Amino acid sequence: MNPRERRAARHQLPAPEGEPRPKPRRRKAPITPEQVTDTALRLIETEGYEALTMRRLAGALDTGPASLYAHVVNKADLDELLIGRLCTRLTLPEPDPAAWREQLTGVCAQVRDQYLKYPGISRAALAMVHTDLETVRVSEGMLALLLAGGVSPQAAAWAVDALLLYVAAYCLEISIVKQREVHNEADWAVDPEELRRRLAALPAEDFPHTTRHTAELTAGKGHDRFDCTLAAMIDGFARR
Amino acid sequence: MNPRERRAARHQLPAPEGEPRPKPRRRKAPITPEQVTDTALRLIETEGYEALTMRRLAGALDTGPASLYAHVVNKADLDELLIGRLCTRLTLPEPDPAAWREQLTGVCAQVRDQYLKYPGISRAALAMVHTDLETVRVSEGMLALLLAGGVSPQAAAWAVDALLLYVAAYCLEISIVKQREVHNEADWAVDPEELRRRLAALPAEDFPHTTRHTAELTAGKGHDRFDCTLAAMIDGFARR
DNA sequence: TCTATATACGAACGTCGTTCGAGTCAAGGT
DNA sequence: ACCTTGACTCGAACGACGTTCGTATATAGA
Repeated sequence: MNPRERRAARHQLPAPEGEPRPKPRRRKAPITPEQVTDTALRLIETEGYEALTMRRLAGALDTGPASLYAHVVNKADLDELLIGRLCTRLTLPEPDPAAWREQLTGVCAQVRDQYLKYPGISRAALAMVHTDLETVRVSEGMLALLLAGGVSPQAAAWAVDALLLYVAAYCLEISIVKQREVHNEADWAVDPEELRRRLAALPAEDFPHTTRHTAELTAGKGHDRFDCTLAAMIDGFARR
Repeated sequence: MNPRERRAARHQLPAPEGEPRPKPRRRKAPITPEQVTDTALRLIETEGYEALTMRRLAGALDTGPASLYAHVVNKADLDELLIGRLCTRLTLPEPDPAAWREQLTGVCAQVRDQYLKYPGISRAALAMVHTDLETVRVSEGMLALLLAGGVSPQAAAWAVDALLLYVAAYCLEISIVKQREVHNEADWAVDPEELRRRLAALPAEDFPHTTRHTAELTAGKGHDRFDCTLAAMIDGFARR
């Protein structure tokens, strides 16, 4: 099957589930699309998304870059496959109207952890078309939770979009900072302590609030900032 | 002055404002950093951020790519300059405790319009270090509005971060979709009508909520979705 | 056994960000 | 009037990138 057709199938049909695949057959060591996505994820996990190159990926599979194009339309297509794979791993709870908020934040935390496990991959998520079957499965699950919580359909629909956007952006930012620490390109990297120092060094007459609340601006261990923002967003959407 | 020094100055000192610059002097047609950023913005405005290439930018300035590196450290540095430039154009209102919400959404709308005017540039914004003087000026202004609204300092600090993240992600998504329409790479582009059709075509037993609320999921003319999300976020942060 | 088809892959194309090094100018001290 | 100094210009090149072409190969069905 053509990779173009494969991609179309992911976006159109809900997996016809026909007869089992006719077994791969190749010259020496067959390459399956699963192998491609798996090694791509392993590459991202250890070296970051910006290290995911058609050439490096091909090298990890002991072949040349041209071989990948038998299994993947594009690099964009590969990105879609990877995000779809990540979505597969999310467990979407059966909506419980008494605990829908916790369930929803739990799903978002799962997404966050997947994104952070593969640093920088959320950039691909932001660039994706939202009709991939695996991703609409996630949207469906989040939508169900919001509706179970009594949120109006319009607010719920927009809330799903906003939450996913925020999670992706949050993870992308974190990954970029972490990546800079690795490369440590001189004055580009900024650890929180250095950040606090810089903000505190600003002239108080021009930046009164920033200098006064330096502590709050740089506060938050772990995912405090994430948790607070998510709670605020869900609260905000719940009351409209 | 070295471009590295220039960048450091943007992040450290609040513009010492010494004697006026000693006037440029060059062989034929001097290139100023302002010219670089201006033509870069013009390029993005007409062809999109992905068309911003050191080579194309140099070509627009009638020179070779090497010449740019006398004014700019990096492409990342160029990105910072561009975002800084955009921040300059934002007008930050004097906080009015009676209208702080409208003022805050107004600032966010300004950011949004600047991002959308230069399609794809928000990608650079997401990757930036947040100590550039122009960007902390914006944060300071937004922080002032939230504090004037009685929001607690901690919530206000995180709200600024969340709002800027969301605006950037929202604009990036829109720009990507628009860019796909231009390239119109076959089945990659998806207009809202096609999106609705695809969602409606999903099997109702697997995606009950998605198929039932297709209208809400694809609704929203103009920036309805943006406005609603911003209002929800501000509401959510205001009550904690 | 023969043919069609899907896959494998070396080689190449064009583009990208960035660096090197030789060259060119103008200002300031002497 | 000369020379040093420092900033700027820019042709050429490097290595890496995504992608395509053409050909080789191995299996599935005839």
